[in-house]
Amino acid sequence: MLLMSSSKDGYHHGSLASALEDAAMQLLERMPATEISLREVARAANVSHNAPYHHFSDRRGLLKAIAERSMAELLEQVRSAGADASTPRAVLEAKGSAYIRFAVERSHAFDVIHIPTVCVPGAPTATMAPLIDGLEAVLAESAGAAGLDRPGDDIALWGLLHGLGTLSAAKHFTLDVALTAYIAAIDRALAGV
Amino acid sequence: MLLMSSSKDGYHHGSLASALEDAAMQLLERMPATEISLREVARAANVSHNAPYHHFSDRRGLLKAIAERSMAELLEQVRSAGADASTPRAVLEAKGSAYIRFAVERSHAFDVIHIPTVCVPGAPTATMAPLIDGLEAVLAESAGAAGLDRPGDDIALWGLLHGLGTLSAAKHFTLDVALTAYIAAIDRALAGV
DNA sequence: GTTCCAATCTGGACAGTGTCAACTAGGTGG
DNA sequence: CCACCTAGTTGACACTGTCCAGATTGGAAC
Repeated sequence: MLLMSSSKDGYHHGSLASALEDAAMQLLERMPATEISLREVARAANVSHNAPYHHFSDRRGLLKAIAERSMAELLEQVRSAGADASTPRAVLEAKGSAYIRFAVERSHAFDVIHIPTVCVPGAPTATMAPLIDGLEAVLAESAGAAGLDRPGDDIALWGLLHGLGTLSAAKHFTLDVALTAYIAAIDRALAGV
Repeated sequence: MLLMSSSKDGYHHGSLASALEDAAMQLLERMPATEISLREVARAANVSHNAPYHHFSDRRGLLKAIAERSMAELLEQVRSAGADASTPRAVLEAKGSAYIRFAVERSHAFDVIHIPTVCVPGAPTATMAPLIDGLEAVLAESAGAAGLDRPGDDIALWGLLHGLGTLSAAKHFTLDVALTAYIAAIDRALAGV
């Protein structure tokens, strides 16, 4: 067979795994991950309610996969942000803003990354681990370049971004307020450098 | 009747609502709120699977109630923390540490407060609203007293605590690391004051 | 004290879910 | 050609949230 994944509606789908992930990611735009039903995803992909079990161990398996996808997207957003910035501080502001923005605008995708029953605490997937490391590294590197290089600075930065993003996504304040508070905090932290 | 809520196993329970909340809070110690089943709570309270509907509109109703309880406990922890501290800065450190500690040690209780489908975004319960306001106020007041009184400082503090607590609860780093990073961040923020 | 009511609790029913088991279609290697 | 494996199927089971109709009660009105 020349094209194994192009069959339109044959008995063998060819790439059901990614098709299911696609469908789940689309559902994730409209509802939180905890409410996504495996059968609903299967329906959206036009397969029987049991087909997913040949590609994912169980419901959590699928959620894990879309958590990895979401994390990859977040990392990509943060990585690419600030590419046109001229100073290390502008880069830091841009990357942090991208993090917060992602948390608010893609809140369900952001949340699924941190569901403890999905991404098992302290034992990340082989795919997830480097993504987390990458995110930590990119934040720490930007912070360090801007002068926030004391021990704990990287952790505090991550915490600040994560908290502002989460609280803003929960509508405790608007995205603008969060972004402004972030910039102000950077301002304060760098005042003494 | 002299004691209306002391009936051991009568047909009428007397205070089923709070008994159900008690049971739910207990389950919350061992599993996240999203996995708590209404029937399981009813079973734990020794009533039929339908009894809860006479006290809560639906599953979300019960979750809302335990979210309010959790928030009240968090507020109490933060309020009472630092009572023996001598300087405004020590108070700020104590209250912030209490917030982070609650997020880690009572992670499910902490999480249920912020489930968007439970505590409807922007439209908090009549019971929840003053609790949120109280928490914001107590944090802002402590921050202000310690010298963090510029616009955005209170928001940033809340975000920092929330993020460090959440990430630490998700085992991205330990509680000690989070607390240390928090103290260091306060240190940095107050250096220029 | 009897009667009646509204609140409370019970059981049964229904659709929907996750998951297991058994079955079938279709391509692959011998 | 046949045996086999993978990816899909239907069927079943226990569980869930929620609606409905009935049973039980405590207390209020008379």
